[in-house]
Amino acid sequence: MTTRRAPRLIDIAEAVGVHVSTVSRVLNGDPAQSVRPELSELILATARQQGYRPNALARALKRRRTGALAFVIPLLRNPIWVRMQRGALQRAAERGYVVMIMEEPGDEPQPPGHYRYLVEESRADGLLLATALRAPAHAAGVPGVPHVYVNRRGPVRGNDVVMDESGAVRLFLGHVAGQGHRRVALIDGPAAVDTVHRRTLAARRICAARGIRLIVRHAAPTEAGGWEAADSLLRAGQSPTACGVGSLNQLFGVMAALRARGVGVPAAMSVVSFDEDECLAFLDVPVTSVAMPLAELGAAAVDAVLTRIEREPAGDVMVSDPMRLVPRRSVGRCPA
Amino acid sequence: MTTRRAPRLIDIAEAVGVHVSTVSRVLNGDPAQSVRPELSELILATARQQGYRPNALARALKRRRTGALAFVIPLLRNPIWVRMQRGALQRAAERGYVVMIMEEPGDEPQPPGHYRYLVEESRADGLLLATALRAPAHAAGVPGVPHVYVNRRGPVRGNDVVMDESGAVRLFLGHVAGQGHRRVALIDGPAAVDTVHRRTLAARRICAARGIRLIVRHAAPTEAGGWEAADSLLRAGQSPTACGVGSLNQLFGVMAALRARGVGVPAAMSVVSFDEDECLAFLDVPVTSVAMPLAELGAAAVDAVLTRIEREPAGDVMVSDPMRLVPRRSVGRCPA
DNA sequence: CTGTTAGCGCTTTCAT
DNA sequence: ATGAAAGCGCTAACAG
Repeated sequence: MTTRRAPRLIDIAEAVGVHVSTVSRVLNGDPAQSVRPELSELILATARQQGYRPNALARALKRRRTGALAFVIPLLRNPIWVRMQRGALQRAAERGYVVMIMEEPGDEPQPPGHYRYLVEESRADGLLLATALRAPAHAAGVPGVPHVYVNRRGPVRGNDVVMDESGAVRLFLGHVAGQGHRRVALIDGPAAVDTVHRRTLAARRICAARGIRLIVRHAAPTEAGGWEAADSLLRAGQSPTACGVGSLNQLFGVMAALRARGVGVPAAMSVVSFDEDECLAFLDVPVTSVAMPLAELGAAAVDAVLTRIEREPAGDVMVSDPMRLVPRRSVGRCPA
Repeated sequence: MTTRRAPRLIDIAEAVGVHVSTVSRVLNGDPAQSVRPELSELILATARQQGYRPNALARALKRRRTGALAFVIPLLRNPIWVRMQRGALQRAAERGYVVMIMEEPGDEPQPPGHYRYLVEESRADGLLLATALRAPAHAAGVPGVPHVYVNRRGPVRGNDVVMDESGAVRLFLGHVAGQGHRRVALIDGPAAVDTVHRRTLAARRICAARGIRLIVRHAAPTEAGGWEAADSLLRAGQSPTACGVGSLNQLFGVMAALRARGVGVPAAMSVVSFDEDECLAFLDVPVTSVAMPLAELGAAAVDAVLTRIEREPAGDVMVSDPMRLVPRRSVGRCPA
């Protein structure tokens, strides 16, 4: 593996017999000053022939812009993150940026400020943060660094890119209420997760308005967490007849607990997942879900950091792409 | 958000009243020449107080090393990648590198050479490739760029970091053979995926040696792929009594197909997954799996690119950390 | 139209 | 023990 030296601007300048700045102008398509077309052609051809690639380091050092974004995601197995990543990756590529995905190294999420070093060391121009919690340790934010919070709101308004969780909850409640359910549960992650917070708030408001009895259970965003929450619900004997579940991992636990206790789905309990995933269609009881515009969220987040990097005025954004209910077989009429 | 300028070496040099080179030496702990301890203290203190962070760009430009690695993973929902990522991230951090995770933008994997631009543009020092296929389009490799293939072998030997797939298959076959099974199926991804290739090869060899009848089915690495493969197996009427499944997503499809056809697990068919995941314990029939050392693979891959970046002699590596069979309830004795 | 010049922030000989 | 100077590869005024 002969790691040969990459061709530089000066190499192609010498080959053509002009100054580097001329080459730079041509290669950057500088519209200000024009270059003799034939020379331009020659430079372009030589660059191509030498396999020239601009050194991102040198360029970034000069331009004071790295052309990279850092996307910090929690260490969760939940597939929603890959969909968001995909949206972000694509939009960033369209806008000439690369995105480096940083995963939280441990199980305890670092406060968002932990990642400012990426910008301070000029490794990235801005931060996409999907890890903020509603917790004192996270209240400091990331002052002085271009950033947005993705799918979670930060400690203060102004840099949030989120989806319409309340709309998702309304979709869920409308669907089960339409089947006659009047006692409903929401099993979701820790209240410190902003997405969860907004879902529970919306659920309380909507249920109050529609005269639906609501029970909320917070649990770890894992299979075991879902199991415990569902189990405690059943033990408490307040048995709701329909239940929304915040994440795919919890859903597996919920379905297992219901199965273990002999609670039929949807005969005795209707279930809806707030994460859509292909695998839901293949479970022993295929599970109805609310599909959210995750790729669009990722793309919108990229747009949002970029406007901040470019120091243009910006505010919170709520992704308005449609979400939809994916009906499968886990929802039925309310038992008498 | 007042994006204030980051402190530079020269800022702290001026504050202390020394030359930048002195500050650089102190901050880098240069062992060659010594600096007056009190001065050293002062410099360190000032740097800390100013919140100095070295500009990775400038440093990299000078050192001709970026301190970054790019890890290219396929766009799959399979959770094995997050485990590998975790291992890689941690090891890289220990060794002073950051890793940027690149996900394939589309569904068709790019040939590995597509990513050489990351090194050529000095965005990364080396490549971790988890996307190579056994296909003519991928045969070119990535000459001239430090790289390793992770969990897949490249077009030529010498840069591969893999796990003992053959050992995993042996674990599976030993387990089911121990339960009396003599007709076994392997449902796995496309043969162009090297991991799949090695598993099928091992399965054929071991089955031949042990007098086990083997049927192999290749399918898309998705729920639907698993469904079709299992279904075609049942339709063909050659009904094996045990079956290994290459990926978690396929597994959902396989279980669904078996359920749909009324084939009891494990009564009529024993099933083993080659991906371990927590959710397996919560399925209607908890599924036995082979757990592989994925985090160790990620870490080993980082070590491997780094030796290549440092131009030290290096060869293929097989991660030797133990794998284990996780027994659950999807394997039973061979029916009479 | 094209060349000259001056850095971006840092490391690293080479002097002193 | 510390300073001076050169330069990594590129861009962007400013000249001519």
